[in-house]
Amino acid sequence: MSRKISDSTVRRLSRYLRILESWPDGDRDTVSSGQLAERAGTTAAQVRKDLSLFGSFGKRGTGYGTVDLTRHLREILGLERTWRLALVGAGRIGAALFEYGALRRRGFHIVAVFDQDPAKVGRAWGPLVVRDVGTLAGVLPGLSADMAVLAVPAPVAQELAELVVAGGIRGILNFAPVRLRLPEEVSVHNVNLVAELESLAFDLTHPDRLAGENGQPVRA
Amino acid sequence: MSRKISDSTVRRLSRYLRILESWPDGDRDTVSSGQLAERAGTTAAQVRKDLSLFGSFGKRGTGYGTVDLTRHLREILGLERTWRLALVGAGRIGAALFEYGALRRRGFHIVAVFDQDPAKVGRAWGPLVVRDVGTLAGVLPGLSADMAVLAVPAPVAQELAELVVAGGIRGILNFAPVRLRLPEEVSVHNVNLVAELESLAFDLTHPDRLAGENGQPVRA
DNA sequence: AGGTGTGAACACTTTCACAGCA
DNA sequence: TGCTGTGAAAGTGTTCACACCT
Repeated sequence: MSRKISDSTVRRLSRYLRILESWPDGDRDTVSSGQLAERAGTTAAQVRKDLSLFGSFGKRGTGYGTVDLTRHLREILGLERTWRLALVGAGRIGAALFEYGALRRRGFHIVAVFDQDPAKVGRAWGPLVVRDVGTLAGVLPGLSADMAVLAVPAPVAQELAELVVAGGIRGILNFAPVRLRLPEEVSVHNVNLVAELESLAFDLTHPDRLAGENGQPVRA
Repeated sequence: MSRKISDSTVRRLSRYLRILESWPDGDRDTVSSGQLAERAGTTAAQVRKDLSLFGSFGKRGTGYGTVDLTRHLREILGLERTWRLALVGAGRIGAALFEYGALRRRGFHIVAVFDQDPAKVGRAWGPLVVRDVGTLAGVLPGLSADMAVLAVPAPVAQELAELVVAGGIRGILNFAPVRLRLPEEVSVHNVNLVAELESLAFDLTHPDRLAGENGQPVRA
């Protein structure tokens, strides 16, 4: 029972969890795969397959217990704990993330902010003080940070990513439009706004060539 | 010659273009699929397949002319024109996007900003003035906007998306963590930061279950 | 030789369909 | 009856391998 899990499955699990946590009509006792699928924009079979990769959580004829399934999903995704994030880059994107309450609410705590700009270093960000990126590798181990958010210009992204990894980080959310070359034990997820807009431009330019159905991206 | 094109292909085309436009070592006359692949983190065969879906741009024994290929890619992606964006939501994320110079540089022009908050409406954003979302459907047609960026709280995203579509928009970049239900001729791409962090949490929780490579084989 | 373009093989993902249990 | 769990089938995307051109 240790099959490889695809990225799209993980994304859907995250979506199922969000649906359960913000279920519109009151407190349901149980949900069926069909009901979840309808809200998630997928099929009942897909929901069952996804869940069955991690165990048998449902009752035949009834569905899944909502409380039970919610707990299982949180456990599967690794959300039964909090995650400590180091934010690298105190620019606009960094600021937007820092003030995005949903992160903290969902267990992702920003525990340090770093920047290259001497004008920003030393400034207070909420309860934190912006540190110099030069101190990254030295300071990181003491923070017990689990992940880093890289919100820096493309030309310095690779270099800073390496520092972050040297500091012990194994998970990176990268906003710079470059492919980071890192040891394979480091997990990197990319968010590339220009690429998203370019995909949109493609779609609008070739309305006939749209492959998938509407509602689901991909990826980042 | 009008096969459906997968999302991953489009994303790679965008990546090839970025690589060509910021080629590190001087001006190459030609590139081979292998050289592009190496930088894009894919295989030579994949590069050739992707490109061959749109024509035969290469010369056997030589490779692809860089200038030529760059132009073709821009044309394929629909970037030989500028795209007019309506920004809906003048919060932190909206602000970050508004000041993200790369967008304009790549031909995506924000031509209007809307918000729900009366305190924000009327304020100047660069050369623009923040408008009330109530005026969306009325004002949009006159803007000849092509796409909308939805950077609003989840509870109002669906409603505003519908207004935007009513205003004639056919492409939406959605930052709200909800699946928008819209007519299928509308193309929606989602950016969900919490979902990305949750995927990262999954990866770190199950280091054994990482399926595909997300970055690239070891190096650096 | 060097490198493209592409059918065929392969791998992965989603959907189908149904046995089995509450 | 209703709905799960899951092998098998169908569908998609990626890699291989080689004919072909320069």
